[in-house]
Amino acid sequence: MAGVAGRVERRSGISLWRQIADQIRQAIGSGEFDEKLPPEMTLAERFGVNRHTVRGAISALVQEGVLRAEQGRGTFIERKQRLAYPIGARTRFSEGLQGQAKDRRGILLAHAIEPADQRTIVALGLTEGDKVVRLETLSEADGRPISRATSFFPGERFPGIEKLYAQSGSVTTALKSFDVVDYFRRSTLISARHASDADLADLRLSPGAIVIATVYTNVDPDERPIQFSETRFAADLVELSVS
Amino acid sequence: MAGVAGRVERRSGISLWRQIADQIRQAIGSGEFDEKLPPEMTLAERFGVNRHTVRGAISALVQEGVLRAEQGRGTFIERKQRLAYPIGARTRFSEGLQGQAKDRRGILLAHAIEPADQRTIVALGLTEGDKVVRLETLSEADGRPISRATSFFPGERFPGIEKLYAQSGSVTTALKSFDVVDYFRRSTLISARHASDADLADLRLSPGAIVIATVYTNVDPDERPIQFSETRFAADLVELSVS
DNA sequence: TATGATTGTCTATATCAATAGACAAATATG
DNA sequence: CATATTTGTCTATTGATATAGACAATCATA
Repeated sequence: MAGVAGRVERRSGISLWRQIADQIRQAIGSGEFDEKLPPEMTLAERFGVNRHTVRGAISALVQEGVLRAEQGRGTFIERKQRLAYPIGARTRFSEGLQGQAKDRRGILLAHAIEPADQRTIVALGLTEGDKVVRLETLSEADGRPISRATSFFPGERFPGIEKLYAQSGSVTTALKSFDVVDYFRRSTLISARHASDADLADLRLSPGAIVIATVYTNVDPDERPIQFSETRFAADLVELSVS
Repeated sequence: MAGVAGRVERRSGISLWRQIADQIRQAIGSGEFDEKLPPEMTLAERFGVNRHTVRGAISALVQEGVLRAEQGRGTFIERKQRLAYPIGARTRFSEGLQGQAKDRRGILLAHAIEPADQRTIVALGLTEGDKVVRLETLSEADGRPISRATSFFPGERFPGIEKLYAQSGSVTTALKSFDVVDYFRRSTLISARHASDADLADLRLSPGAIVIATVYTNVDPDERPIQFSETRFAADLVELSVS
């Protein structure tokens, strides 16, 4: 926004309140406001819409936990900044957010042993019919869900890895039980899209929210693939850092 | 989609036709359909909406150049895949998409000489009051805009860089005239958000589209910062590849 | 304690999005 | 050529978004 009145587009398929919510969220992220939002009437004039439309946007952001409204006082900013999540050859989830969040944990949502699909066969260097362990996991920082991952491990080499993950909440720790003391990230593909229904629910986002998806393969020191995975980050909360 | 009926959410602030358009676009990107979309009636049943709602989604994608509808025959896929854009220590825009696109060019949209803002001062190691050259550029592959960048160069060291860029369409080439024969990317921050109005227009996207933003600093072999930049990629067209 | 500023709630109306059905126009196929 | 399939266009109706105005409730402050 920054003086420049945030513009909104009509009959674009995105309701005005949602466009305004997105712009306010972004403005907060780039440090536009100190601790308090301007009054609803001021925002309404700035966007050229009715006060009630702005209220719609604000109530969505209150739902999201970004804002807190207090009658008579104003609307206050609850959460300002995004977390920076590092990506590189030695990316480990559990070490990623050190210093930025006090409490970090991984939660096992579901697991299955199943035949690998074509993409996983290629990524993990398996052969048709080989089984993989699939883990559906959620990662939280300070009690707030940050990311949602689907991971595949070669079933023959890592039987029962789901139990080890469930106990420790960490892939790195679980792999140690299989004598994998070190591993590397071979490559990462990054894309962005609207969150799926399931991800919306798990990450506690509102419809229309964006996720950053990373697809990657981890290999052991002998270059043998050990994990093929897609992680979806809530784009409002996280940015990736490549160095 | 893939058998799983693509689900849509009502009264979410995103119209159904837009949600469906996003899902179809994504399905195409992941190779769901060969060359032709299923008939409108089939899609309508799959999404649980009226045929006219599907038609709204299709007409948006026709507008975008993703689909082409032919009366009596069906709806055909015009453009299928996303481009993979590599990111790393030696990222150069002009070399990024080699082999994936025949024709690549950078276009100078605007330029200015102005005092550096706080963020740029820090990134480029300047002091308060120093001037920078700002370049607003657009990058096209095979005639289709794929990214939009805002770049800052130290004004004292690179006077007139805008002319050199305008001529060559390449930062790497422009820098050579200043005896910068090699440079490195210090770090990259990646985030995703809804495209701004201006980016929507420049990248020829429809409202609600997502951009992947990369913020980075390039340094010369002596570790002196030479460029601070934000590039916005159309998330429908591009994915980033970190290796 | 009176006043102004601000958020919260209600009612009414207008505009846009989505559904429903019917039929025309173009194409593919037996 | 006759028929089925598929996209294109029209009308009517319902439901969700957005606007408008009025006033209540809460808080800060002079």
